[in-house]
Amino acid sequence: MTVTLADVAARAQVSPATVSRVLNGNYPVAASTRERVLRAVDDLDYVLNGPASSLAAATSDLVGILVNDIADPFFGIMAAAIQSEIGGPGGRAGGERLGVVCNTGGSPERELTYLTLLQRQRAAAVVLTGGAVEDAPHAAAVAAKLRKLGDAGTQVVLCGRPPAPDAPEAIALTFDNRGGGQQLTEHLIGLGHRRLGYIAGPEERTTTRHRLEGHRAALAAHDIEDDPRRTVHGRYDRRAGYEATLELLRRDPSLTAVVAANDTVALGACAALREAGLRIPDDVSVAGFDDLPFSIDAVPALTTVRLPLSEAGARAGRIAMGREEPPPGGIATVRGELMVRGSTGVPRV
Amino acid sequence: MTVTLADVAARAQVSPATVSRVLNGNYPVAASTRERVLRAVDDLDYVLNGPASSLAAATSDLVGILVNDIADPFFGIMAAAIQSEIGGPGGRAGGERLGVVCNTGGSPERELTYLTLLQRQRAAAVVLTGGAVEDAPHAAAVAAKLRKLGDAGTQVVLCGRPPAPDAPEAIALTFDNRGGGQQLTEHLIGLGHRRLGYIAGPEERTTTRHRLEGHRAALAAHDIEDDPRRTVHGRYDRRAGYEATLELLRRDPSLTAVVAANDTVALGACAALREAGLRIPDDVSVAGFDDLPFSIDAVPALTTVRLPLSEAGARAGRIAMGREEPPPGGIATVRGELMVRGSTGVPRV
DNA sequence: CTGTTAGCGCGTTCAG
DNA sequence: CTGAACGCGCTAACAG
Repeated sequence: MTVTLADVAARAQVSPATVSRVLNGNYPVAASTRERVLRAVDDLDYVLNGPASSLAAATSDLVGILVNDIADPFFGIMAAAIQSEIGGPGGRAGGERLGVVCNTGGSPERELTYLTLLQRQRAAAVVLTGGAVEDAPHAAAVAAKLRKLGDAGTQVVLCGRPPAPDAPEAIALTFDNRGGGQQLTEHLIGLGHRRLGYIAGPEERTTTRHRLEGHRAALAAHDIEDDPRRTVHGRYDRRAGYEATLELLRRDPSLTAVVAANDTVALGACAALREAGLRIPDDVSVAGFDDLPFSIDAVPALTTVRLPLSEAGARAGRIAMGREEPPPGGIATVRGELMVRGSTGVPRV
Repeated sequence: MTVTLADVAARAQVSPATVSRVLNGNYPVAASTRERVLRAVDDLDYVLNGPASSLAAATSDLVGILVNDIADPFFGIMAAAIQSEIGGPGGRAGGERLGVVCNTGGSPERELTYLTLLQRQRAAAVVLTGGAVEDAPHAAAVAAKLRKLGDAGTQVVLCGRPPAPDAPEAIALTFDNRGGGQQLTEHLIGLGHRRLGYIAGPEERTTTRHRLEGHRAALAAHDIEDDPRRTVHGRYDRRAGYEATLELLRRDPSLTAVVAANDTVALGACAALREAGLRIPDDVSVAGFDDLPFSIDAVPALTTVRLPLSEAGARAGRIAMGREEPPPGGIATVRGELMVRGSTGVPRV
């Protein structure tokens, strides 16, 4: 029923081995023979059997990309960049690699499941994006998996995620969330703000912690008390931003600025402030993080920290493919850039 | 080096076949035996070899999800919903399926490449999302691929894409883009608008064409001339919306409404109007399509057509997994819902 | 319920 | 540069 390598070989009047060689392009084959084989492939509409080929070669053309939330452009942009470097020639068997993105939904279990699935498939490489969950047992489980993947020859790259000390073979491209958070809050303090609310992401996430640490460092540097009542945790979505802002306002109506964990959350914060009859930035300044495409369209445009998501993703993809030298020590820090726009201004008097 | 099924069998003192049976859970196995096998699996830290298993079983646990733009939440939301129905038990081999999303970037070649790669992997199912490119040769090539996939036992589902007449085995969940577009423009006409600009998506895309057809149908129903100068094509991103709006304004400064191909484009349109000193909706009304999460945060909130992306995706996922009956005739139309919000109002006098 | 026996389709030695 | 032979690790009959 289904046409196999042998069928192609028969039609091209060569041995199966030769067909395999032209398909993989790893061995010298006479031009005329190659020609004949390729024609046979075309005539028969032959498609290589991936599993068989992976079994024999003990490696596959699959490259996994793990994201926390595929509906969030933050991950979408990185995933697109990574995948763009993975597709195209370079793999075995006709030269196309299959870059696939897996959505963990931020769930530790699903993260491990996907890692196992990818291990089962003997993936050529795996790229993990975004913040990690800090729960110790889970972190250890992930590190163990990464080590095993590495041992099995799978290249592991972390993109926008802190290095995993227990899995040293994983190359890490880390975002400087701490520095970015600090810059942002410094900017607000510089404008004169002293009562700043902070909407943090989910607890137990590295991204959340680092951004918050940056914020606190800035406060500390300017002798501003870090009132715990001015920090609220929530998910990385607009609704969390909306509700957290209402809560912050309830706790302290005299706030003059709200710093959000990311741009999406900031959007929710803006909505809440508007509904409360507060003007941005006249009454309350708002700042986000990431500089996603829609941030510039907010009204007023969002002050935020731009992260080079595309560039970092592309680099991670290239490293995963072995087409770029890993950074020295296997770790590189990618900095953000403060984008000052209309949503922040001097505090009301 | 790497531990195989045989190693597990030896340790559990059973035959390899038995190990396979407990792992796949397809055959009855005595509880005590199963216990012993599972312990051995655990002790040895055994992970099934996917390629080997797929080769022997002539099918894999891979399910492909094709999207046009993974950085666009429109696709992200659908992909997340599809993937959520795919993961989890149900497949062979320990019961986890690997749902993977592939980003075509809207490129016909990459679409075909991914389809071939998925065919090569003997994917269990493939879900294609979003509008199709209408170029005839390409459409034929895709249809041919889909037919071949179907013949090879791969379940093919179209989600948010029109049916492919040449590939009848593909189940289609289609969005009523035409009806939605018509509703939207009817709403504007009902408010009193007569000079409406339309920012269409890329040409040769089914989504673009259907939405535009709906718009035109509404105009025709109210005897409003369809001036071709009032329609501009562009990509599905904010920049295209921004530039197209400037162009529309240049061609006809007396426009009272702008209908955009989708919400992202509408956001760009809003930005352009604001910069031109025009108020929304007092001077110009704006409408989008899709009702993505950020649309409600636009200022003013965007009037748009809500598409049940999550629901449709989940359903597509279930159908792909054989867990839900396909619609009669293999085709179902999913309607949108008009969401009237602040960005549309009566035209200025 | 369990063991035995054959392949699944291809990559890769080794000769020639 | 090309062919022959072997085995990758697992599943699917077939017996028992």
